[in-house]
Amino acid sequence: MPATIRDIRRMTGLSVATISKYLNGGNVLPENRTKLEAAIRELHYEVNELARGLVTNRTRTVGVLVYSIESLFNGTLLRYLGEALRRLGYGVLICDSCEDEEVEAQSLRFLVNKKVDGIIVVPVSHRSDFLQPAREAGVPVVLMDRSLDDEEHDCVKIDNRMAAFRAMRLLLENGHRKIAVICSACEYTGVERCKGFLDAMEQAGLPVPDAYRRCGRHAMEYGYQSMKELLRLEDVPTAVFMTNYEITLGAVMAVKETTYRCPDDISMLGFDDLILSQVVEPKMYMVVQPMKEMSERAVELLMQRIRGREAEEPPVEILLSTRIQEGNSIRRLA
Amino acid sequence: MPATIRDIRRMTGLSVATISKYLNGGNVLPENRTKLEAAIRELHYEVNELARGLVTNRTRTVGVLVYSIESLFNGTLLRYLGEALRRLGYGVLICDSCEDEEVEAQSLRFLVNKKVDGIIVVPVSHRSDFLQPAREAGVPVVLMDRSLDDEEHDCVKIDNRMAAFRAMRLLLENGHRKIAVICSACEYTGVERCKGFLDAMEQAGLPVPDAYRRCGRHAMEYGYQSMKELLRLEDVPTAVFMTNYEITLGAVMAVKETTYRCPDDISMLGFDDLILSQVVEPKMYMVVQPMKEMSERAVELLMQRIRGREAEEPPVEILLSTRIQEGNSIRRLA
DNA sequence: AACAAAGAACGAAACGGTTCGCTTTGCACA
DNA sequence: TGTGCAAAGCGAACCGTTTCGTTCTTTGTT
Repeated sequence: MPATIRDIRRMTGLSVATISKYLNGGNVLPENRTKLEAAIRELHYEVNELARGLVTNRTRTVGVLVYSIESLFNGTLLRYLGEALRRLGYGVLICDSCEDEEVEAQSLRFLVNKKVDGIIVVPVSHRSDFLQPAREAGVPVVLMDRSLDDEEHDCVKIDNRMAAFRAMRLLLENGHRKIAVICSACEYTGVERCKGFLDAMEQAGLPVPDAYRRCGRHAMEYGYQSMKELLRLEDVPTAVFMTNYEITLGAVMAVKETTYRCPDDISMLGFDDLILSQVVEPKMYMVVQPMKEMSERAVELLMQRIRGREAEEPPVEILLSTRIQEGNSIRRLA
Repeated sequence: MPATIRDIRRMTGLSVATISKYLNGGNVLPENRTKLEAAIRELHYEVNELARGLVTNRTRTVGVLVYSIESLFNGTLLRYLGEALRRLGYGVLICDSCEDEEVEAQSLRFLVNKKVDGIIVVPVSHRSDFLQPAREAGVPVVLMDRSLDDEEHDCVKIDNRMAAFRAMRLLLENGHRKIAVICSACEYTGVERCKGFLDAMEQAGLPVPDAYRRCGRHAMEYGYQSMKELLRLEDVPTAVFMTNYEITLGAVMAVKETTYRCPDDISMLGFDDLILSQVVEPKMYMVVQPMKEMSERAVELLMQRIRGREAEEPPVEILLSTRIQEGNSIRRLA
């Protein structure tokens, strides 16, 4: 049974109110301060956050809910978010949606029940219904990376469509015409990036055969399979654009197992520069998202909502720009 | 401002005590039950877990603290743990130690403050000091994957040394003599597995040149670099044993970039079968840990401690056995 | 019909803090 | 020496639950 404020009262003779004041940074007489410090040390006193939260309705804790804890992208995001939040003195409470809308809704309620001061979500659901409990409880929510159907939320992300469009220019400028895409069809970012790909191809007046358009799961296996199949086509593309990290990783491995060589036989442009490009030969051209900045901006935005900024103010959408990590994976065609 | 029990009292005319009883599964008259259900629905009432926790000192929440949220191994563990805990009706609170002992200690205190009922830790620290706050608060702790210096804790893991030793037999039985190891030197599992490697070599009466013993960081880059260097040696080993997932991944990529072919020129035996082996050619021989079982046993053990089993009972160490995932990455030597 | 026993409902006291409004203290100044 | 004022301290109410001991109601028994 841990010590309480009342134990400290017994030891110091001060009133509960004064002790509480001290604990929250208020002024007390130097003499009392030393008494308090001694008592706290001696009793190993620590504030009971449950009790404090009960009356203040604040916990100095924010929840982060990601669609899958197994995704490396989220892992990296979580690290940056954690660092930023800890720096501000906030505790972090991570929850995993397990790629399941049901679990996501449940986890969100869990976080709201824990009385977190705010929530950052990388959603699995496309609809915003599951956020309802947070809205009702007045807990601010900031989305990251993925939007929801209704745009009525604070959100920090990149302009996926434009990023893909711009990246494609790199392939086009290098003379590529037969370009395939491997993307994930089941989530916001994949769909947007695929649109960007198609925009670029259309603007360049290039047709995209069905066989060049591989839209499937967001998974290493899918990238691997797709790349293998592309290389088995009668008319093999000269370049492939891959729209996320897992798919890129699978595709790279697939190529390495064939007699095709990158960039000589096949050019590659990937997405999300995580550990991969530091390691692989040839160095990959990559669209890289400013993950650290993304995290910091999300935290910043959330903090504004938490302290003060009225919930009525219209939602803010922050679009960050990507950059292209140079590499040797793209060949210049005649 | 969410509805409270008192709002329900106002609406139903029942006493607070009765309502609480109902909420906790107690018996009430059928007539009152329907009244309560209606009121709860209408008011969107949800129990305030803070208030409940304050008086019960239980939260039906367990904390999981991992050394790094970015590690795929931990990601997978977290998913299994989450599933098992949710199944039992427990909320899960994930924390990241960021590979930093300071942050680890702080996060542990955070979890204890949140009054979690128990904590599962994959530690970064080697000493058990940082667990002190949990011990004082009487919060049970179960370690996973890694032990601490003093063995006075419940722990679920594999017998790393033995697993490595057994795995090595596979290489030896296939006639390999010149075997190198790439392992992480800075953490429990890496060290143990390296010992197992050395045991096997010693028992077989084989020397291990320094150049064949690459003990460094637990990172993909390290595996990559090390494998490259091994293949550049004058006397290239015929087989390489890699003691964790990240290192294995890096090593595989390194080989694929050279003219060496696995298993013809170099045999490989890796550790931790995550997505890698489903994707890579040739299929890798892998030591696989029963990660799901590990998670479930850890949860089981924790539950025993949480409900009843006295803290005085001696710590339990559960050693799970590994198995070898067959592949084609090992060549039989004459 | 009287009474015991079981089952529900109840009021009030916790749990461990914060905070409001009031009292006391200490000190500068006239 | 008396006055006024700010700073520090204090008691008590409150946050939203659970739980304990008691009272009320119902049912079954003789």
